Amino acid sequence: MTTAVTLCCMVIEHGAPEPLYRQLAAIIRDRIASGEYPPRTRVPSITQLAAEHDIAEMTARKALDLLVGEGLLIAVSGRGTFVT
Amino acid sequence: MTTAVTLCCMVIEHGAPEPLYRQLAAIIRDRIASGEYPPRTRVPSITQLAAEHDIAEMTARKALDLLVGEGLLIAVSGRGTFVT
DNA sequence: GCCCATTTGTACGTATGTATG
DNA sequence: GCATACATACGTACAAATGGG
Repeated sequence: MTTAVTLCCMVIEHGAPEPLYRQLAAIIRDRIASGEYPPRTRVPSITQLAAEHDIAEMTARKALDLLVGEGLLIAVSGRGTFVT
Repeated sequence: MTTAVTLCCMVIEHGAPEPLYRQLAAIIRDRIASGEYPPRTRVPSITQLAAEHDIAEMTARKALDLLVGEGLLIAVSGRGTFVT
């Protein structure tokens, strides 16, 4: 028996029990784990993340801050945010 | 020879190279280390910290978030923020 | 159970500064 | 100089949890 991993359609839901910034952090965490965002590459900018997921920039920033705090990302002022 | 420890007048300075929220976090960290805020006790609320140090509530909140992330504090919704 | 004050949590808005290319 | 991107800081509103009366 195979294990079906359903990662399709990772969409942020307003009004979900999980807060928006945690939902976004989880999505990015998954993309890092899956190799979609390999080490040393740049993740989308705060502006891009906010636009793509239809959330406020502050909320996108909070998601990245969380992952930076976890050590998964490193933010470099003026350049972007990178996978460790 | 004695070692003089100057912890007097820990005042937050606007315009200092160190950002306000880091200054406040450092002050709280020192008070925990010195025993002024012993384990399991409550630190001042965000509203109190903001008023006492003449900074915005968001800035005080960010300082606490930083220390929560470091594991020095635990925030309990509706009750307060406590020293671990 | 209910109301109220307090406190943290989440989310959005805005402005300015700093760093990079 | 300029565009992009992160950093800091203030402002605001509402939700949720807690505890006291």
